[in-house]
Amino acid sequence: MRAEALKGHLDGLLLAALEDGPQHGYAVKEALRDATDGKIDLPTGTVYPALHRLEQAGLIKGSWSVVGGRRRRTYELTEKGRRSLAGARDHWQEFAAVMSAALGGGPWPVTN
Amino acid sequence: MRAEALKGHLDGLLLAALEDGPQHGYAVKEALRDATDGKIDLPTGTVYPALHRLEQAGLIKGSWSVVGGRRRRTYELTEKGRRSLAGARDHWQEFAAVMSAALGGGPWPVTN
DNA sequence: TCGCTATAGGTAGCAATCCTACATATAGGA
DNA sequence: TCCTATATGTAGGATTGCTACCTATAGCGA
Repeated sequence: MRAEALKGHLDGLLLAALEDGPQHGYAVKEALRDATDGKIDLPTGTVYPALHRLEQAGLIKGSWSVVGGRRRRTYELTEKGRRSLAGARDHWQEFAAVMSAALGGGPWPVTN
Repeated sequence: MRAEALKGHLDGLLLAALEDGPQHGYAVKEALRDATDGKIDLPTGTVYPALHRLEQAGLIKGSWSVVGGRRRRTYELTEKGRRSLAGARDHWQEFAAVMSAALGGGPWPVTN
């Protein structure tokens, strides 16, 4: 998976990973990796700053805890985050449709 | 259309616009706009540097001409460019599938 | 003639984003 | 004791698309 491909689409993925309940950063990273057959395996230097950004923007809310002697920061979606996730899904649909139209080679070949 | 969404996907679009024959930069910009219902309306400050990048990379080849008193730089795909376009389509397919899987909300709702 | 728009090309510098590389710390197995 | 997995974090770099600006011609309307 080319690195630049993800640019601008990461926030939605992180929000989606938090949709089914609060998670800490490392778990989000693993959830995304497992959901995509390992194709999206984000480095921690991507995940943590991105989560900080989302928290800064008020889309998620974090809280510290200690589990098994390790400190954890658990994040959960805010109402704003839920709306943002819905928007991200809409935007993705539109973007994917437009890209497929402009890139050509059939609208939705889905050869995999 | 969110601006950052395009990042990393522009090159493929430009190559696709040149697939059916040589075009000059301004025509590429218009072709992309028309093919997407105006949803991808690139500023010239995006198109020209991107074409320069593609030429630098050997994916397209440009040549000057004068039409109607205006100088034009006409670009055409190289063999390398054709291969790159095919690769871009494959990558897009994979990326779209992975994104849809991770973003959730159904695999291909295509509500538009 | 003057001004505006469309066509056609271009650059400089900014902002955003993701990555690499590194640092810290605990738990547990070899 | 060392290594790996878990868990979080930062600094700095590279890439990329955009904003804002510049130059120039053709053609139309006032």
